[in-house]
This record gives sequence, C-alpha cells and structure tokens, in this order.
Amino acid sequence: MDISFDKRLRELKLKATPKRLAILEVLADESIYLTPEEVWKRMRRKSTRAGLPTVYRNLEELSACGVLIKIVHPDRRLYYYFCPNSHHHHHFVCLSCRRVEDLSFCGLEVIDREVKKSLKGAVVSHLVQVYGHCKECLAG
Amino acid sequence: MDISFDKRLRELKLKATPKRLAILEVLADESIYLTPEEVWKRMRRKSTRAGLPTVYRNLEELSACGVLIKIVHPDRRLYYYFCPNSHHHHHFVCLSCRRVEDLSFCGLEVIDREVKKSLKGAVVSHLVQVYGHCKECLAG
DNA sequence: GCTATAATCAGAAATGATTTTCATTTAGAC
DNA sequence: GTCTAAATGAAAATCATTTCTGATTATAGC
Repeated sequence: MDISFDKRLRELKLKATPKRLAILEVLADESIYLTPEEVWKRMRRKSTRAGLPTVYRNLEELSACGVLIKIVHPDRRLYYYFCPNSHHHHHFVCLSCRRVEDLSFCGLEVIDREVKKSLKGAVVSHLVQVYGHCKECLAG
Repeated sequence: MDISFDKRLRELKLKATPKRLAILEVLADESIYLTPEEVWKRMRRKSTRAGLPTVYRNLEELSACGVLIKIVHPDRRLYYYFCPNSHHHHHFVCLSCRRVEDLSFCGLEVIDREVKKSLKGAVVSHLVQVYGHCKECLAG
C-alpha cells in the first residue's frame, strides 16, 4: 500500500513525504469520508504528527491531482475520500454514516450534447452527487 | 411582480415583509447568481436597508422553500438565483459571468433505480450542476 | 554518500464569510 | 385596535480554512 502510494506520488511529481503518505494511509484505511481535522487526528493516533495547515494543503493537492475525491456536502464543509476506482464516475454518499458508493451513472455525454447544441456553451466540469441513506443505515 | 411574490410567500406561510419582497425583487431583476452581500448592497441602492443576517436568513429560507435556487459553486461561497422555471430541473452555470441556464437533462430516474436496485439505499436528494462558459463568454 | 535546492512543513496568527444572541419591531389573524 | 408569533437589526461570536514566515527535508545530480 505504502509502496504503491509512493509510486503514484512520484508519477505526479509530488514528493513522497511521510506526511503525504500518512494522509493517504489514513484515508485508504477508512471506508468513509473525513474532514481535514479528522484526518489530522487519525494521523496523530498513528503517531505521525502534522500541522493542520499541512493536512489541508495536501488534501487539496491530492484531490486536485485526482488521488483523492473531494465530497461536496450539504453542510459545505470539506470532506475527502479515497476512492480506489480510477475511471470517471460519481458517488452516492450516505448522510448518516458517511459511506460512499460508486455510481455507474453519469450523464456527461447527454449534458455535454445539450450544452453544446442548445446553449452553445462549453462544459468545464460537472457535479453529480447523490445524497441518501445506505443499505446499512436503512436497516438499522 | 410584487403582488405575485406576496401571494407566493403567503402560500408558503411566510410573512410578506418588505425585506423579503425586496430580496426577491433584487434577484428577479438580476440574470446572474448573487452572494448574500451583493443582494444586500443592491437592496440599499433601492433604498431598502436590511441587516446582513436578515439577508442570509431569508435567502436560506427562500431557497429551502424552493422560491430561490442555491448555487453550489466550486469556491464554496453561497450564491442564490431566482429561477422562474418551477418544475424540477438542473442548471448550467457560467463561471465567467455567472449567468444560469436551465438544463432539461436530469438523471434522477436512472439514479434512483440504480441506488434502489444495486445499492439498496434510498435517495434523499441529488445534485447535478454543470460548470462552464456560456455562449456570450465564449464569443467575447 | 554528500550537496544543493526547490519543495514541503509547523506553528502562530489572520481571515472573513456565516451564524448566533437577544432585545425590539412588525405582519397578519381575530 | 389588540395580540402573538414571526421577523428583524446590531453587535459579537464562531470557527473552518488560509496565509505567513522561517525552518526542515526529499530528491536529483555529483
């Protein structure tokens, strides 16, 4: 796990610092999305101390590179998630337990066509996110 | 315009106060999405003074009732928009000039089916927003 | 292995949009 | 007009996030 993150970071021309690796490890070990502060606390538990600004900075960088996913949440705080699935897709996020599941659905082609043809505009990015309650939370 | 907003507010059991009407008027007169502070400044220009918290409060309430649209923006600030179109739909928002255009596309049925069948979860809400540059901004 | 150096980091402090508090006012029902 | 819940304003607080600055460190090239 460690080694592959190391490689991934080098490919992206990011130095494989202990802090970065620790951040990735924390998120890879979690099945839910976390706030920067939560990542920071979990790092300390694993005895990797880091400054909170460092965590914020790295989470932002890593999500900008596509290594992490930034979750857009109704409460407008920052949440990050490590999604091993590397092809373009969207997520179903559970509002109760914060679990994330991949959706196969993505309307990009349809959207892109509509924006080009009807609006004559250009799509820069699109956001499709589905909020709800997962199987486990519904059950219990 | 004034009269119809008045009616709309009453239907929603919200008092038709001067501030609320002024907020709605400002947004209805704009073709772009505004921050709460911008709404507040435009109110003053029209000589309706209001406290900034009142503007924040009302924008939030009005978007919760569906009278206004809250724009989810990459910069994570609050933006509101008055969209006269009342049926369920999504938006293409221009990152350059802040214009908003309606999209006919909405994947809700497909999403809902996928979440129910594959994930056995329940959808609470969904967010589809498309960011880009509109016809005018591309031209000029 | 050693060095240079650009990237990265920590800690403290600042930021600034948004929210809370609470005393006062007002819209709408009767 | 009177009453009451809702709405408001002003000031202050909040608090997640960012900036700043001076160390520290990972990595590439020798």
